[in-house]
Amino acid sequence: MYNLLFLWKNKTKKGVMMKENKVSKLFERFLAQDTIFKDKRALQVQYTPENIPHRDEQIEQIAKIMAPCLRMEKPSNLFLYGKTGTGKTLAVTHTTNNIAKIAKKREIPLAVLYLNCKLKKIADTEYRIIAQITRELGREIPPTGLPTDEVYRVFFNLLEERKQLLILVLDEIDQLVKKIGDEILYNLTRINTELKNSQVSIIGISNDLSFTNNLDPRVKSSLSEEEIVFPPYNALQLQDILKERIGLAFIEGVLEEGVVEKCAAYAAREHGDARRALELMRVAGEIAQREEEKKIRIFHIDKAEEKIEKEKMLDIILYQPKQFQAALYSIITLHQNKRSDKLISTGEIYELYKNICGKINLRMLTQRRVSDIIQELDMLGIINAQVISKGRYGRTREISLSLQDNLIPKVIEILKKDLDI
DNA sequence: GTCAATTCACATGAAAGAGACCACGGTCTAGTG
DNA sequence: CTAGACCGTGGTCTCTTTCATGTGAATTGACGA
Repeated sequence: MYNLLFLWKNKTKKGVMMKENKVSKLFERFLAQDTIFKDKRALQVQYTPENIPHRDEQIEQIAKIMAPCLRMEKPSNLFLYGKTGTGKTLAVTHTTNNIAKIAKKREIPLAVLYLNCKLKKIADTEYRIIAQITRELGREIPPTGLPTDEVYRVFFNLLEERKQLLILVLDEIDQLVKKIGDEILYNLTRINTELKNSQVSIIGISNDLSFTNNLDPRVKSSLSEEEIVFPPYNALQLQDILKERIGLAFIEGVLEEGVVEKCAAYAAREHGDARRALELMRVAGEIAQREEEKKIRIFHIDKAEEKIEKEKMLDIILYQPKQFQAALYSIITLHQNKRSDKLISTGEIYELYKNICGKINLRMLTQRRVSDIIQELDMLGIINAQVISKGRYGRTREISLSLQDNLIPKVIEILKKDLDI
């Protein structure tokens, strides 16, 4: 896409005829080129494969726990732990899909709802979650305007009149609780005692293993009646997964020797994240294709790794609010000015930030807020901030930039453009 | 030299406000028969 | 008489501000050896 745009910009200057010829040639060449992909979807995140290697045990456990719902008995609430890309979501959707299929065949009134709590604007507050669930059950709820208990009531009545079993899958539930507390979980677990005709069973999925520790004990005990831990994949298991998907995604024989191994090794280094392995493979394939190579070579994996890192970072920065960008800009400026490895303090950043706000006509925030913004930038992995005490000379965050050096000019460019400097 | 008190420069928490968005019900207005 | 415009009230949500409290070690200064 980027290349195309670039081409277009150049050609418009020289004349329309030229442009048409060049571009259409490019497209024709694109079509004539042998593609190395058979079905790219197999490498995408949403893809649900038939076969899930190395997760039989977990799937079986989930299935056993869920099975009672086919007899209209409420299954235990279930809790799944595991790092990102360990197949939690996949295992759950796989089993719930099967259950739903059987339930449909036998005409058992069972509904499975999957909700990712991290999705902004959809399921990241109590109101939105209940509203979303109710919507999925087929009753329209306005996005705002109603009191939360009103939505609860609608949800409650709907369930009661439907007389059905509801399995509620809450993905990334730790994020939710971190943000709005565990009240909603308490309400959801308690709702069973009030429902006469229906039952709700909750499957919580969390990336954070220590997550239940900060839960209200009542919620904790009722929510995690059953727990399953998903261990990270090791490199060999990742290879199996990759091979399986590669067979679907690529035409046979386009992979150079050792590519799979390298890809798996890279992903295994990052706590065995299968999602990452697949992404790496896909991007490597795209790069190879763009370079009009007939094979994916090992160095394509390296390139893909670099590209993913870079684009992720730039994307994050690009979509930050102006205030964040202003704060980041002052951090980068300070970083550049210092040159030596001196660390930057909150006070310095705030001073420069005020300055910049004045220049570009941006509303100035209080130090309290900027302090939070710095912390959030840290969470995003753009900077590295550590609280330290310098004794008599107070207490601050010591901040350093954790962007790769070759990214910095690009970031500055983006920030300047966005902030109009 | 030792030890507790002090002090700095913020960090961190809690609560509340501003402003955007929205639903709902009541009132007003203009068009219709 | 009725449909639609318009308004006020009350709700959520996000981003901020305000006020209050917390923190950890360098420094200070009193004290005793």
